[in-house]
Amino acid sequence: MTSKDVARVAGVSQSTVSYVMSGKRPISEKTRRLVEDAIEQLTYLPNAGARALASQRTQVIAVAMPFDPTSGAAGLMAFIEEITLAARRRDHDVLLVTAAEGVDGLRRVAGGARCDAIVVMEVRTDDPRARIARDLRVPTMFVGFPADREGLHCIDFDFEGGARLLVAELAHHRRVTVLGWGPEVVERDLNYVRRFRVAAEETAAARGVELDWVPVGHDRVEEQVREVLDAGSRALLVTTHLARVVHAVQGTGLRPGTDLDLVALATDADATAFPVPVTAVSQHPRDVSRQALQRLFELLDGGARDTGVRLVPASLVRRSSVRPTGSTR
Amino acid sequence: MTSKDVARVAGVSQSTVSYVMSGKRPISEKTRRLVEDAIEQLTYLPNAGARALASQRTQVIAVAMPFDPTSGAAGLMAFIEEITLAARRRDHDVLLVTAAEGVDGLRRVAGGARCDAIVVMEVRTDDPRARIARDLRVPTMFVGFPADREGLHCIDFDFEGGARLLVAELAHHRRVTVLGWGPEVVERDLNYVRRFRVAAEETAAARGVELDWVPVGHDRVEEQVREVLDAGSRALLVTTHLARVVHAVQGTGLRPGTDLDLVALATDADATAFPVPVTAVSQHPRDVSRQALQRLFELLDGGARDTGVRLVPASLVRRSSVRPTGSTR
DNA sequence: TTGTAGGCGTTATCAG
DNA sequence: CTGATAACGCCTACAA
Repeated sequence: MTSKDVARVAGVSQSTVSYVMSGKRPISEKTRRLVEDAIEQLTYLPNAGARALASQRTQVIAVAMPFDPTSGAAGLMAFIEEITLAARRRDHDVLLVTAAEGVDGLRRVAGGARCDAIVVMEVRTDDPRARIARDLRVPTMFVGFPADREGLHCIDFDFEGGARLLVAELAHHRRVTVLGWGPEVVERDLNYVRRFRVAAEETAAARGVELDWVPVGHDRVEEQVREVLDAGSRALLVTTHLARVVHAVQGTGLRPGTDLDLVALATDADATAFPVPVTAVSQHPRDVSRQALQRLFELLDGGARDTGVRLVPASLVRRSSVRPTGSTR
Repeated sequence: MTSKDVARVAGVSQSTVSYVMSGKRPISEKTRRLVEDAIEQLTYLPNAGARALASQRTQVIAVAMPFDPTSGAAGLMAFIEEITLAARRRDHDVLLVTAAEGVDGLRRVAGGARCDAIVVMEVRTDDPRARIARDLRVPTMFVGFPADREGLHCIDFDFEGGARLLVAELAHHRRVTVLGWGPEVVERDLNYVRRFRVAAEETAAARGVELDWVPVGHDRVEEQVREVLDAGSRALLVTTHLARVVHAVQGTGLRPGTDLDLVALATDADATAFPVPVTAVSQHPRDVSRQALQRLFELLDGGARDTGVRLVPASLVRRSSVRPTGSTR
């Protein structure tokens, strides 16, 4: 089934079929009908390869996956799903590139004209994929900030803003314990960990709060929560493993919002999955995805010269895991 | 950068370049060198669209995603990653299709020659995508079993076998509580839930065990665990939310492998993420993925006429969450 | 062992 | 407003 068949059935030329589909030139109402009926009747779909060859547009966005996709999988899937949906809205498809392929993967999909643009997920501070991005044939959007972002397009959640909001929420305490990302995450060299921590510590210093930063190991969550609570901490800022932390807290008999204050960096779904819903800042993976694609399409459309970083603003939703201010200190 | 350029630099004809790359005809050592050097020098990559157009092969596998990709995300990511890796090993890429597109998505990617084959994830008992699969232009592999699988290619983990192994492991108890998939999952009409349950109940009946089937709601895991333990249950078979179940158990002061026996359907990573590692049957998402692609490539290669279902066998790994048999009953 | 040339299905330019 | 026709870059008979 080709556009030639459609043309024959409709009794028009092949190029007319093409123009009906693209809308790139005026068509009389009558022939448009003819063509559209033929298309319908034959259930015609244009051949992607041929179209890409002739138009120099693949209608494909490549997505470079994170290195360990199974950790933090729920957030990642939200990300990937939203990218795919946003791409489809603009009649594009999504091609997956594993992180295992590294730099070669990007070169391959860009060089072989397999995509029109690339989204690179989970960018590291020192990321080889960032270094070669400048000489790729296609616009590339980085989710996360590499150290050298000269001439790159980057987008990320505003972890600094999130840190400030969360610390401020607990600033009536003398001491705040941060249950932070564990070594497995830190050693991945994700620069948002540092951004979050620095902003948290600055805010704490400015507000006269003492911050205890406790990296939480994947295999010791419950143990560490207990230690921290035994040591007397009653103000918890959780950046990861929220479900396990909350259950560990409850296991000690203490109740968030009653016996202690707890805030978190967590999706709305996670924050509201407990008897006591948690005051939290969400990373908004879907917003980040949408904006990433929006900027990419702006670049493809030839508008938007703006290179550089963009932040998805942080916002805090108060729920019942924090007592009304004034009840402490 | 085209094969024409390579040909010019190498001083050979364009077709020779093509044949060097495909290996579809003998090439003298000398010209092969010439061509390979030129390819290297120009960092040439063949244009995917042109290749697809000429060869009628896109080198792309489409993957139709599940409806709610964020639930059970870790398993899904393992799945997707393994599919992508397996595809790359055969020089193919992976294209994502959202479940939201439904049947049209499959028609689109198949009809428009956007892929050579399709993998459909999380197939439902009554799945429209299964009904139209027979008239798609490309071979399609279903992960999971639809009710009508006449002429379809399906693959899935052997949930029945898994159920038998798990129940057998607790068969020295008079009563076993199954903390099963909750309504959110059951209503998705995934036929493995029924398969697992029926097999579990058959095995229990055969072994003289009484089975309490408790569907666990996402928002009530801890509560339900407590209820079940309060009611005296000391044999737990967990199919979902393992981490939360284990922590809830520990919260009651009871210890798996000491005060009660606990087995689970869970990945090895999940089963070993606790102080007391859990005796478990894994769904082996990566094995399922690999076999799905292997069969698909067999079909593409023109071999393998076998239509029908294939099961990835279940196996149980004993860890320390079950007391040595004989200590009860 | 290598070269020539036609065709794959679209897009888009040039005429009309 | 519509119709020919030349690319687009690669594959693969067919010749040599």
